[in-house]
Amino acid sequence: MTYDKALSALGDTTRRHVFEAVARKPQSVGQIAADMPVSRPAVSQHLRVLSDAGLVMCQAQGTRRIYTACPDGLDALRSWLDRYWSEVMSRFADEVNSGKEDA
Amino acid sequence: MTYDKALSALGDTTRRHVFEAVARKPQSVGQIAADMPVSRPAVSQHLRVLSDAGLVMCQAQGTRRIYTACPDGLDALRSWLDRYWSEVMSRFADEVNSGKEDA
DNA sequence: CTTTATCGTAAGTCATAGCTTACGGTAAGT
DNA sequence: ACTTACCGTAAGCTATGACTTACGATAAAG
Repeated sequence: MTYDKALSALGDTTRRHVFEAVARKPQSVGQIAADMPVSRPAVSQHLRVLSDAGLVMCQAQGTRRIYTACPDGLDALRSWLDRYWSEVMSRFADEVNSGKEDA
Repeated sequence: MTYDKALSALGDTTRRHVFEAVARKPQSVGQIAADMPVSRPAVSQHLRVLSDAGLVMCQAQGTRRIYTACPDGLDALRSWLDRYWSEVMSRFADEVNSGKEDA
């Protein structure tokens, strides 16, 4: 049950941008912050939240920390989405069918 | 490009609960609020946000408004997830492989 | 050993947004 | 027509959280 953390983490726009940047290419904190309109500590705090949500992980390289996207969070997110996807889609199909039958 | 609205909308916990309740079963505003620890107007406001994100839609029935989950928002969410899913997974597989080769 | 680069954390500020109460508006029931 | 049920919106309050600056810690470089 970690999809709630993942969704809460990705709910913030700038934090989602941080994740997307890391997902596209593993980067150090400084590199991420350089491409963003917020300070480096802000990026660090966002990475902390993303890490707690299982969306990123880091690996020390000298004094730098290379952050990489982690499948765990996306995995939880996907299973959550699939569940409601099928539920909503089947109901939506039924609605359309009954609507046609009523007409 | 409406996945950002969907993610922002589902980022809040109680709002996600509202969506999940609607997704499980189409309900009126009063019914949803009855099963939640917040007031009815609060639920209305959440439904407003969910509607703007394409996650729910409503259909008047007398003085009641029956809210139903809408595929649009989930669709946008799914395509966003798929994109980063494949990207992250392939990179993750490469990391594991290179790690094994190094050992 | 000193200096430099990179980063996480703490403290404090401030805006956002979620919640409540109050109100008005529509549709059904009597 | 009057009352009741159900709902959306406005106004206001408050707490959460996102951001910044300042500091301390670690590792490489010289």
